[in-house]
Amino acid sequence: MRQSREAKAVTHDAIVAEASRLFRARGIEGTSVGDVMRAAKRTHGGFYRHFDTKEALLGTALEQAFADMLTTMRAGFATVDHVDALKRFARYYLSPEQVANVGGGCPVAALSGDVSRGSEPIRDVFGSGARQMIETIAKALDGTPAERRRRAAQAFAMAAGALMIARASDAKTAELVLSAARSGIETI
Amino acid sequence: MRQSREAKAVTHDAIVAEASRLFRARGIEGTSVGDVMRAAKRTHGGFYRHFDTKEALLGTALEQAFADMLTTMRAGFATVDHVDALKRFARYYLSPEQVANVGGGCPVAALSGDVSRGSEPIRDVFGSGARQMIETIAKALDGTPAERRRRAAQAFAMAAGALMIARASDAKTAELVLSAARSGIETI
DNA sequence: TGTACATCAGTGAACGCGCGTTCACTGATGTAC
DNA sequence: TGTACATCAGTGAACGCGCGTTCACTGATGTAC
Repeated sequence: MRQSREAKAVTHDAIVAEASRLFRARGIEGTSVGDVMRAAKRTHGGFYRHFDTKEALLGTALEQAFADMLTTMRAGFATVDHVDALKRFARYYLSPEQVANVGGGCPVAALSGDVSRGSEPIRDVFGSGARQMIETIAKALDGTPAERRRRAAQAFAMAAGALMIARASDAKTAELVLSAARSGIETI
Repeated sequence: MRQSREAKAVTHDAIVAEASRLFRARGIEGTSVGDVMRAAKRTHGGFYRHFDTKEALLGTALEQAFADMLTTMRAGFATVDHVDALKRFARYYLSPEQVANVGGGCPVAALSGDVSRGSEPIRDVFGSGARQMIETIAKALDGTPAERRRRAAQAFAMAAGALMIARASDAKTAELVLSAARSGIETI
């Protein structure tokens, strides 16, 4: 039966939240529309009252994942002075919790491979999100705007690279890379 | 009809070479057994005279991709002194050619996302390959073995992270990250 | 070295399965008067 | 404010399609004697 506008919005948010988590945890092709609707406790066919295609869902879910990540990062940097910012970022971003929590973690580390093979609109969403993450780190640093942005991009690239390598490797290699990156980011 | 042992070996190598390229270019789930056999100019069903499963092919193709990458890197470092090694690595690894050539490039940058969701044997192959890449960079640096390895891991994480972010982003964000990483790696 | 035959690389069609998407249907919601 | 009806959120089955894998078959290769 027909649902109210409010009920539809609740369903919509549930679909996006579950998709955002599942795409990161299992990859884009590893997540089916049926998986998302099951996780959102709705039936498969109803999906198309909310999105025209799986690709449209991906765009919205990716935006949501970046928005969540940015909120967390801004909160983490709120009370940190410039000197400790990169250390704090490295400790948080490369913590064992982040390594384990793919579905709730950084969309860049979870989805850059999948997105690089995706459409231009999706890469635009990703690029915009990645850039905002870099700008958020940059704001916590000191120096000229250009220099802060450069250092933030370097720290972010090392952090995301280390997290991705660690997740795809055996435990010993993962620890080598994570530990090196934790100390390397501090000195950027 | 039955083929000779030599002919079978030629087929085998063609399957592995095409798989190695296609997995990197289109991802693991984005590459079907049929795609690989078509690229190797054989028919679909013959695949199972060479590998028991697609997963077994993935393991061998990943080993091949790492072996090719390591050969290229060792050749590149052969005539470089310690001071220039990281600069040379950054210029090569983050060149526009590498960014564009996913299928023939670094398996870490192309497949870490896919592999992180894969089986343990596959992650072991990946971790071993990544570690050998780090050791190859480390050999070109100076300092104590532990310090060289640490710096190599930092440089590699920043390079791989930057390449992955660049490939998944719009052109402007890609250039920001690549340019920052090129200069950042030199000073590690 | 020659012969008889078992082996097996490669072919091409078929298998069951899960995918993204469509569809007819139900009945509560929202709107026009 | 009340009523009649059009709208549409959600259901659940069905669609065509591509997937990984299996299979019967062909005939050249490899082996046993």
